[in-house]
Amino acid sequence: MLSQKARYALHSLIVLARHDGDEPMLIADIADEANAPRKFLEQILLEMKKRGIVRSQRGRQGGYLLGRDPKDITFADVIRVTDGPLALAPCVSVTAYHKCDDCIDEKVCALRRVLLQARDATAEVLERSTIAAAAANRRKR
Amino acid sequence: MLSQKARYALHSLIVLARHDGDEPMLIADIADEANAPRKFLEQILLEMKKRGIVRSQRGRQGGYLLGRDPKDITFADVIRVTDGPLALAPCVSVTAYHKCDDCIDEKVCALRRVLLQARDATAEVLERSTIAAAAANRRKR
DNA sequence: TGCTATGCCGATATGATCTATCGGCTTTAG
DNA sequence: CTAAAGCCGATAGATCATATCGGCATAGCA
Repeated sequence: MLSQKARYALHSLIVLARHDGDEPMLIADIADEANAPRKFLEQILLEMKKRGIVRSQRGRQGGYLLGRDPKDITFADVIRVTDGPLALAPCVSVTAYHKCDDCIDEKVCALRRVLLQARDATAEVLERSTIAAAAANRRKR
Repeated sequence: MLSQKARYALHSLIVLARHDGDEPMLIADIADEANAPRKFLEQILLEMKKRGIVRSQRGRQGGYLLGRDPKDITFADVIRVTDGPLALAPCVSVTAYHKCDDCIDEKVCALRRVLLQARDATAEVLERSTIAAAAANRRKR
């Protein structure tokens, strides 16, 4: 499961992507539209800023903007920031590899092959899904 | 990420699958081979027993056995018992669907389509991977 | 120049979840 | 009837998730 944080992050980015114009958007307004608590979202946006996914303007008339073209922001990018690796075990993570605590010998691990396949399958989907595409996908009535 | 519990569960089942004979295997021996704490594993095995994945023999000469052919026990089965749904959000879970807490209108949710694809991709892998196959996959030197 | 809107940032709070461990009960083979 | 084994409820400590608070830093604008 994704954390609530990840869902807020993804929703916020979609809100930003749909927001017209070059003027930054207030945290409070993003929070409103993304249905997220303002202060919590503040933290989330800050983390995403550090990773270059969004950028900000400080001071009066400030706010947040996307850090790059929404076509170049993937679900995988966002989830890695908020929730960490996509992989089901540290030993099959591409971005944050380390040995599993209980692992005796990785070369003999009977789980590794399957977990690697699962990671690849998940990553394939999340890396080709962009914020731009999600933002474009609107209600059909 | 899988929980430690899930990894212990999977390892234990592989140990059981590799264990010859019809005699049950002691929790202590399984714990030993799966590199898991005995008492913790006891709880895990009990849960898996309730779901029919393993069965047990009580009293003297007792122990644990697989509940069915290891070809019919999938990684997905086990992970659902120990960690819950495979899906990245409750709203795209097949086995435990419910609305996301922050969701305003599911029909308009911009995340849902992607999360559903991710779930399906993960499930495809984990549902076709069996304990039998993992148990057969041994060291090549 | 200084007021005020705004983001930045560290501290704190609360509850849930994860990872166990303990001790006693129940069952059953011999 | 006793010893070996699983069953089961309680508890405990650590970590994580989900926030909230209060004050600092920055920058537009009068």
